[in-house]
Amino acid sequence: MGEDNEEVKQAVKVYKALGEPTRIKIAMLLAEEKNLCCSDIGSKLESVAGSTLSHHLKQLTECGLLNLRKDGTYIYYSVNKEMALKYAPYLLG
Amino acid sequence: MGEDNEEVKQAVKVYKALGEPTRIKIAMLLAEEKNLCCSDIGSKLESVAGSTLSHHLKQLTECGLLNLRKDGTYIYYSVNKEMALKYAPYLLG
DNA sequence: TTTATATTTCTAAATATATCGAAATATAGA
DNA sequence: TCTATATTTCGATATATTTAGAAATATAAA
Repeated sequence: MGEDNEEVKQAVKVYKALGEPTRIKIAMLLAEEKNLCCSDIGSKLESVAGSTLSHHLKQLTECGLLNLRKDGTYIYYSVNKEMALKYAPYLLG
Repeated sequence: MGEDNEEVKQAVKVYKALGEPTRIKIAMLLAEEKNLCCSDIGSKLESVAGSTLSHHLKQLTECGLLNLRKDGTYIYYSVNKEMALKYAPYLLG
């Protein structure tokens, strides 16, 4: 094979994001209950620092798996269904 | 959330396996052409040491994404369709 | 404006992963 | 048996990732 094309890079980003216990749990939480904010998610996981959570949410968002909606100080996250269907329907149950 | 159950662990293993450029390329090669052996795969990738390739194939096999069939000195790999459909239909195109 | 809460950025440390070369193991065939 | 080829294991190193605390930024509300 040759150079990594964008297709492959995108898929790697998505799967790398899901290949970590905290992040897949976040994705699964959001697949069953949309529109949770960072701190809602934090309270549903066992002890994760806010900065760590922020970092994880960033990865899940940057690869396209999560959508976000800002509302005041809060940011509400939900799963991007199209992306989940394409790459990881497992998330949708 | 609480402890990681087996379900989650399995999914993390699969996605961790796919979240690396060389490994996803191996999986994609095998999705389009089944029954390639380790050295066949090596010749289709740009310069990867045999020991590295072996390590990658092990991860893809241990998470269940690849099936293998031994034949003499060779080991032929192919994608486990059921697993791909469940976790990463993207692989099947 | 001050205070409180939500989230991010920065920095550093601990842990995990990818990679290779060399040696080891396995099997086929001369 | 000896040789060649395929694959794995081991040991070491370089790179990447996860994590948290502290400081910074953003917004809402008193």
